[in-house]
Amino acid sequence: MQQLQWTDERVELLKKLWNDGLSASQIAGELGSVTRNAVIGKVHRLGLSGRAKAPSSSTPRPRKPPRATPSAPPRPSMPASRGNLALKPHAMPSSSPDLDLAPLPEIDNVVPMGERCTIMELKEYSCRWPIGDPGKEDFRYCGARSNTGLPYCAYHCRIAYQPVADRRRDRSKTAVAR
DNA sequence: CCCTGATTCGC
DNA sequence: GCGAATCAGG
Repeated sequence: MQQLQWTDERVELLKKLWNDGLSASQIAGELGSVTRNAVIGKVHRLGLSGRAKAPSSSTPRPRKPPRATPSAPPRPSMPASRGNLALKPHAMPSSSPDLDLAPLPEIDNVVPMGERCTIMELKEYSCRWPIGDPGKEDFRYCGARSNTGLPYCAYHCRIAYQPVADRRRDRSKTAVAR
């Protein structure tokens, strides 16, 4: 396993995303395995910062007060949230609050792990069904192959285009099953 | 609180 | 050079 370096590819992607106006944390999420601090640090080192800087906020920071002693740091050794961007239950796009729809079968919420991808990894044929919260670092798209020309894979097409009435009917069917 | 980028500095 | 910790804002 390599030390994770700023390879040319990653730097280029960083530049592109930064110039596209994505936030540092967003970029970090796309790159993976880096924090937004790392992204920001790299951005500055590359000298492509200063993307809209409030002149009033040009704070002449008063130097460093003696930072916490690193001698006996009660560090948990890991910054916690990061690294394992796997298994998250499928977060459905929220429908109208007053809509009382049948919950989708649980197995249907499972997206093949290997298929998920970031926005940068989307191909023309990739399913664009969102997984997780946009804006969060672990946000992904389904990414499964869709040969139908539709923006979703076969399964998510079923969800996306299933008439509301059908889902209502499904609900009553299961709820009143007695 | 959440988030943003900016800065400093130990490594 | 890298990035965590920290800061200053929105």
